[in-house]
Amino acid sequence: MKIGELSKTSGCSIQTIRYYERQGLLSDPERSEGNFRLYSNKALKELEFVKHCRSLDISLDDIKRLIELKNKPEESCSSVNELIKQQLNLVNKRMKELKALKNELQHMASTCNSDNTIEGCGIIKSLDS
Amino acid sequence: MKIGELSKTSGCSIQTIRYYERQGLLSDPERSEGNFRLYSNKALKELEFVKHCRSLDISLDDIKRLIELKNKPEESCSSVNELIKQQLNLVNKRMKELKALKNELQHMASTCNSDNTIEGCGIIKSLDS
DNA sequence: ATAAACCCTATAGTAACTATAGGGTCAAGT
DNA sequence: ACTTGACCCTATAGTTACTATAGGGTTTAT
Repeated sequence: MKIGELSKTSGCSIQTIRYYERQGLLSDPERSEGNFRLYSNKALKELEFVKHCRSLDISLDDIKRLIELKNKPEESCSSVNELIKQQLNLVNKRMKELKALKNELQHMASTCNSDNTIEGCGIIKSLDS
Repeated sequence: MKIGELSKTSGCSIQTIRYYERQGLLSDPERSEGNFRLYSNKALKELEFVKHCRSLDISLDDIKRLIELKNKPEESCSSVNELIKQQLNLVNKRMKELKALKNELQHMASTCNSDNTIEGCGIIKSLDS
């Protein structure tokens, strides 16, 4: 299939597919006479792997590492585990930050009695302090 | 005070202060004979306002809007309220995404029995599906 | 007089894309 | 045969909020 079809099937934009290829996350596709990229089902699976990793917010660099690991099936999977754990730590850290942030925003929003002027606005006051 | 002192007092890097100035978030400071930026306490407060907004992950564009609103003390504060509510929505949305993400990562991590090879690794398997 | 510590502008780099310019390919219709 | 439209190509610039660098000037202390 050509890139347009791969794009529709996978849900990744054409630009993104080409970008992943340049970053070395997808193997170089065959080319047609007219230099169009031609993809197999295997290529679709590669792309879906990347997409799944991205949906977990794994960085492109880490995905590259995972792909390399995937290609060494006999090695220990402890490094894979390590990478996932780190990703989990990152997510936990972000969640904590977001919670704190949510609390302050909620509190701020509650101090705004909408029929007020900016001069007396509780939100601006708390941002100012 | 000069930019180095403002940087230490505020906790923003010198580069960031100059960046905020270029983006129009801080008023243009006085300059010394030798063209060094000179800041007053008012400037420090401006910077702290920006910093506080940033700690709530409000975008520079939205901070600019808040500053403009701040300078119209007699207007209604409903637009301020609106902006904060939108920010809260954004944060809530991100939290939901993060929770889903955390769940999948946790589940994946639990399928890895560390003494395995990559070939039999539950993590790689679930990323592949 | 000179060295260290500070400041200046302008520009490039970061992550993970998205968008654009300026072109080539291919199949269908006239 | 020719043109139209849908598709493809590469290379480059833009996005956000910074950070880092190059290549200089200023101030202060010795």
